[in-house]
Amino acid sequence: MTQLQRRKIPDAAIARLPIYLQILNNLAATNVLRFSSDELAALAGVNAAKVRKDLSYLGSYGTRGVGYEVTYLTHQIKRELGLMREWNVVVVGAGNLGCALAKFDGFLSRGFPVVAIVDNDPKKIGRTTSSLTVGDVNDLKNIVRDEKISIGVITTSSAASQAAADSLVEAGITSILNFAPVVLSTPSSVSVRNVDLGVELQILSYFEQMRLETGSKSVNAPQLNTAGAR
Amino acid sequence: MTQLQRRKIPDAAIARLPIYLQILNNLAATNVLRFSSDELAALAGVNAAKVRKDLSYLGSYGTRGVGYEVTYLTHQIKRELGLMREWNVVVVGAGNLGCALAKFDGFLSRGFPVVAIVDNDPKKIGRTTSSLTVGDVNDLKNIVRDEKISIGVITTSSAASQAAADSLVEAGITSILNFAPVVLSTPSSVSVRNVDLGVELQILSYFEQMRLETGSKSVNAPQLNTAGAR
DNA sequence: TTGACTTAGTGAATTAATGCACTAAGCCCT
DNA sequence: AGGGCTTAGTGCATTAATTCACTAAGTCAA
Repeated sequence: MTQLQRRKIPDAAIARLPIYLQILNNLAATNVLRFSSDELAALAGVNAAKVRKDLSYLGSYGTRGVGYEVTYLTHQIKRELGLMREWNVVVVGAGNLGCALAKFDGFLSRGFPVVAIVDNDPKKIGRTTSSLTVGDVNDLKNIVRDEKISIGVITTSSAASQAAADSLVEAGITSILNFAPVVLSTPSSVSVRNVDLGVELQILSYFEQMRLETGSKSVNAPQLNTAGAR
Repeated sequence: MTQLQRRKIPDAAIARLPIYLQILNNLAATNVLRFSSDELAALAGVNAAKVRKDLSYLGSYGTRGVGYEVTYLTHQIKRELGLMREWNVVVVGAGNLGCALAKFDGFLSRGFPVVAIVDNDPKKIGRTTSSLTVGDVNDLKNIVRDEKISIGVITTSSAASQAAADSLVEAGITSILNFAPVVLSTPSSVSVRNVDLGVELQILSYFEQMRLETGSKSVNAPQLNTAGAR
């Protein structure tokens, strides 16, 4: 959780920028040109002061008395998040989830084309899924170099996930999105984000349980935190 | 972000309990009987004081000088998270992702069996995927009642996601896991957690970008926060 | 041009989360 | 039985995040 130069943007704010961006895309799609912090706050479900503070980390891009321009602010957020370019993705693990993600629109449409998928199972290597042929995880180093891949997505079994991470690190990848319910061990120079569906459900279950115990109502799950390994 | 009675456990701690639980399962699988807060902290990649504090919210279940018992603590965490029972799940949206999740081991194995999958597309309704027949989203109310469903998972397109959420709420569901990159509007009595893969990638891209700008090293993504709508 | 109104930007207070460092307990060895 | 060792539990200082409430700038109408 450290940076060197450039404005230091709080982690919590960085995690919200993609959400603002997505809302701005919707606004643009409906031909909205301007918006106020109040409006964006309502759409994002957060406090207006938080919106203004978050956006102020990017610079002073609003106009007092008026608001923010959709296209201009979109540009600024994308610049800050490094979204002025595409980042190629490799999926490690060609199971159900891996193949579904390889086909998943959401990746490409947000600027993260899945350009390769690999597995360690000889039975899967060579198969084709959504215009990609499953490669051998042992070739990862070459694939990453040849395809100019920046991000690795791990969709292997839990048992295989650490080996997958090791292969990615070995191949020079420094950003990993991990779907396996495992706390990966990686060099501190590698960014790892975990998406553990079980964790999400268990958090929901906590609040569901609470509802039953307290006789419903007034119990509400926070939206924040997919919580804290590493 | 509110509760009524019972120990109030900080949100950040609740989000970590499932991770501890998963590690305890691994320990049990390797016949480990006891562990110290230091050991769990190392496995979870967090501070040991944080582990002790988190566990202390459950009660005083450790033994000084000794540590915690794996089975006993597992039981306590499960009790707290409401995992002493199963919670039935319905998937709304029988696309690639929805079908992959319906087959996904991780749900059942963590106590969240997917007992139904529905869609609004007549072409998909009636198809069979992994022993489930795709139902009609309009029958959701009956399905939820008959199958005793507690949790809804939205894997529709962005465009259809709000309608899906409305259907779930209408059917009496109070816990929603949303994969669509949309900030859903729901009554405050409903818990929503968002898993937006695009957001995750964009956060990674921020740090990847930072590495390029600062000449690599010493930049590290935080693990926390899948960030804050609602 | 002036004055009413809107809204971004931000200092400062508040609240939440973290992590240090100490205290309290229990084990084990002699 | 006692002393040393280990480790849970926790008060307190620190840090991070949030929110309030004010200030600074701009628009617009008359």
